[in-house]
Amino acid sequence: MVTSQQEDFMARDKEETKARILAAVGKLLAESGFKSLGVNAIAREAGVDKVLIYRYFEGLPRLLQCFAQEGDYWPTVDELVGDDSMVDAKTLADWMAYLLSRFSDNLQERPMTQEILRWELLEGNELTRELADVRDKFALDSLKFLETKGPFPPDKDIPAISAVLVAGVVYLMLRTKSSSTFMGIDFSSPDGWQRIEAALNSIVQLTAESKP
Amino acid sequence: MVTSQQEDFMARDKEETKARILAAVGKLLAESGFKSLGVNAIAREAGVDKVLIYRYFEGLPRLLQCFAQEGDYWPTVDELVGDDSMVDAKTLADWMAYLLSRFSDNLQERPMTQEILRWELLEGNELTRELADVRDKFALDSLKFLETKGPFPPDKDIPAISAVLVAGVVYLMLRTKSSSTFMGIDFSSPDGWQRIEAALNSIVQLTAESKP
DNA sequence: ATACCGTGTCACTGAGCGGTGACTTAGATC
DNA sequence: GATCTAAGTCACCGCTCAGTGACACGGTAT
Repeated sequence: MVTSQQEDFMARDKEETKARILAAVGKLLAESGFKSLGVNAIAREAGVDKVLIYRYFEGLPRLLQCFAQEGDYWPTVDELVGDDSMVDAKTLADWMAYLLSRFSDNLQERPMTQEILRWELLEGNELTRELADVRDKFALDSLKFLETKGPFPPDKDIPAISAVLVAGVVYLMLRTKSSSTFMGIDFSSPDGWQRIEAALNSIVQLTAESKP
Repeated sequence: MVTSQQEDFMARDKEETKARILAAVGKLLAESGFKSLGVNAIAREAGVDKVLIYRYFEGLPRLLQCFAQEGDYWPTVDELVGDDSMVDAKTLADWMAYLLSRFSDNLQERPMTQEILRWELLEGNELTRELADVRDKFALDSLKFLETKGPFPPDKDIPAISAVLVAGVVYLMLRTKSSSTFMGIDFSSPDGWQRIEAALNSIVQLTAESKP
């Protein structure tokens, strides 16, 4: 039994219900994509009456906003790099290649993040705008991190180059779910991805190196 | 008055109706995206009863298939290059940069194609699979075209490099509709795109050149 | 016990969707 | 002119959706 504090949770647990609803959003997002992410589906998945979504979150938009503030849909730079000292990378180019590779692996294992990225491509809403900030913060962190590993050569626009390469990785990643080839490269076999990774490596090495 | 051939169009013009339906598909696709592309919406846009869609095309899937076979949603290499002899490009890298730039411009002016690319990212269906072939054919043509302009250096995987860069361009292009920044670069101003184009140029020049 | 209020349940509306059957109209053929 | 058929119209079904109002339950305070 709950002691009667002035303002707190009852036995029919409001906070737990809210948590279940938020969890249902994440699960549906990862499994079925954002297309089927409606009030009915969420309530069904959470085993909860949909009216509670309106009561506790006053509708889908605010619910998604809440979800955006809670979930971890994006890695931090530290998480991506892991143990700094274990990485055998000397130059700026080495670090760029390493980060790209880790980013690719990380994204592959985040179906929810993939789904959010797809979502962003189609519409701007509360959730996507919220997350755009987080993502750009991550991007700036990454660039700052890179700059500690080797100063950016002044004759190269490292941020723009990074943007193109990251964009490429993201797009290829998002494609592979529904389509297995792109420009004649087969992404259903690990071979295709190895070619991409090798291409990224050579691009970075040749492009980010300060001119000899 | 229509002469009475053995089998042909009546005054209440079946062929014209079919054409109007197909046109409506294109218009809706370009303007409102594929989300709102339903039987009702198409019929409404075409000013036609939806039952005719079922009669003439036996449903949405076949209608889309028909549409895929008619529309020009993708440029040919010739269209992209324009007049061969007017281009001031000498090396393979020059040509790659030129093609990428033209491709980017061309895609920018094809909202329908952009929409189809978004579509492909979300689901595989009759239309998208149909178009995947066309696109890969275009990609192979482009690579073949490039190879006539300069042999691929054996130590570089030109197709894979091209795939990454094209993927990057496509992704950035698709993003700009709903979100204006990516990795700290602002795509609402022409400045952002200029940085990207410059980055592509330097990447291509440094990467595709045969090693000196 | 009773009244109260937070929590959860149920039933419903109105709208839009894909899809279908029955009807009307226009034109060609006889 | 009567008839037949293709082209187009209309009304409807069953479903899912977002959103809402009315009600049932269960602790708490009085």
